[in-house]
Order: sequence, then structure tokens, then C-alpha cells
Amino acid sequence: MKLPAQGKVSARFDAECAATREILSRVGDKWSVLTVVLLGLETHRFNELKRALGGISQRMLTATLRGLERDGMVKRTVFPTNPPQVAYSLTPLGRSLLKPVAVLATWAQGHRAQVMTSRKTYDAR
Amino acid sequence: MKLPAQGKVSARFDAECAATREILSRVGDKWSVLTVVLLGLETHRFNELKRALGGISQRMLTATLRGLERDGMVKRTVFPTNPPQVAYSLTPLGRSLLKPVAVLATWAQGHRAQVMTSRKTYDAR
DNA sequence: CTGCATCCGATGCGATACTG
DNA sequence: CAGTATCGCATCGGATGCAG
Repeated sequence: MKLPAQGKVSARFDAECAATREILSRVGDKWSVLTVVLLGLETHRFNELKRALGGISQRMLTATLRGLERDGMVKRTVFPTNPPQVAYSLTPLGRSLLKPVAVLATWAQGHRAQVMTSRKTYDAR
Repeated sequence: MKLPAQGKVSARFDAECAATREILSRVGDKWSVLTVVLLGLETHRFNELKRALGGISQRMLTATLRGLERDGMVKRTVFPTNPPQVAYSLTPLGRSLLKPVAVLATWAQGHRAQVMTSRKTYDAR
């Protein structure tokens, strides 16, 4: 493929990249994917997630869930009991993300060692 | 699935997540994936990439390429000509990442509209 | 229990200027 | 051409304290 001498590759290519990059940054943050995977296993309440995620702060769990809810990946259900209960579950959209993520996860686990070795080699100079 | 009352889900699960999260943050930054895709099409020189990426700063292109090189995804070849020429290409490891990324890209393009709609709805309150 | 508000350090990223 | 150095702003993300 020959790249144009000036400017971006193409408007079409750019549009695809914009979409992809948007998803990647949603999914590339520290907790979103892990949260989605946990909710893919089962519906969970706020503090259940907090414990399961092992190390997330309340602040970030709230932010992560809000972000996923905003993007239509997660459904938030409030039970007006006392004390209040809130259940988080995946929407169909959220569930549909599970497979692409699994593909990447498989790649990650299969090539983790190779990446680590490469880093060690690179850093040893 | 029943989560343990305390602590993380399991050591096994955690290890998988660590690997996956590592890849996701490598791939979740603003330019890495786009760079890999471009290099997947063809070997490129520094300023070729800069133009093709349309908007990246020198600083970030350097950092991105260094990061990918460190992880063994990209190979950097210097030709000691005058002026100097540097060619960047994908390693086999880098090429192997192309497919998982394509899966995610396909998902992104297929669900972009749905995510946008959800955001609009969510924000309208 | 489920949050929100605040503070603060660490990091991401662009702009600009300079170098072999 | 292919970088490096420095700046400054924005965002990420943890810690802590307060509230319905």
C-alpha cells in the first residue's frame, strides 16, 4: 500500500480508526474489562464487585460502572430497600463485547512471556 | 458463580487478568494500535508514519515506537546514510497481534452507533 | 450499603524549541 | 531526517471524609 505524501491515509480509514480507538480507550482503562468479565459471569452488587476486583477504590468502581452504563454495556437496577441494594448486570451489548475481549485475552496469555522476555532484553542496555 | 466473601476471585483468575490488562493498556493508548496497523500494511519510515497518523506529535510517535519496540512488536532498522534513514516494521509478534485487534475493530465498527445512541440517551438527563 | 466531594500525586499527551 | 529536552495542561486514579 502506498501512503499519500501528505495528510492522513483516507477518510474511510480514519472513521474506522476513530470507532476502534474509542472502544479501545473504553476497554483499555484499568478496570472496565475486568468489571465486564465479572458481570458476564453473574449479576453483582456494588460491594461484591469491589471485593472481587481486589484493590479498586470506591471512586473508580463508581466511575467505571457509570461509564459502562453510559455506553449501554451495563444495566443498573436499584431496589428501594433499607439499606439500599443496587444490582449491576450486563446488557446484551455488554455481553456481545465478551467474545472480542476473550480473543484479546487469549492472545495476551499466549504471548505474555514473549513480551516479558523482549522487555528484559530491551531494558538490559 | 459464587464469589468468595472476601478477597479476589482466585489466583489463577488474577494472573490471567494481569496479563490481559497489561496488553490492554499497551493497546489502549492513543496511538499504538493505529501504528501497528499501519506497519502491518507496510514498513515505514519515521516521518511517513507521522504523516499517515495525522496529528500525532513527534514526542508521542517516538514514545509509541519505543514502547512497541521494547515489547518486541516493532523492529527498528537504521541505515547510516546521510541524512539518516530509519525503517520501522512489524516483528512476527507484532503481526500476530493484528488478528485479535481486527476482531475488536470489527466489534467497534459494528456497535459504534449503538454506543453513541446509549450515550446520548444517558446524557439527556 | 451505596455512593458523592475533595485533595493530590502520577501519568498521558501536545506544543515548541533545539541537535547530529 | 530522526530524533531529544522542556514545558504545561488534562486526565487517571488512590485516599479520605461525609451523606442518604
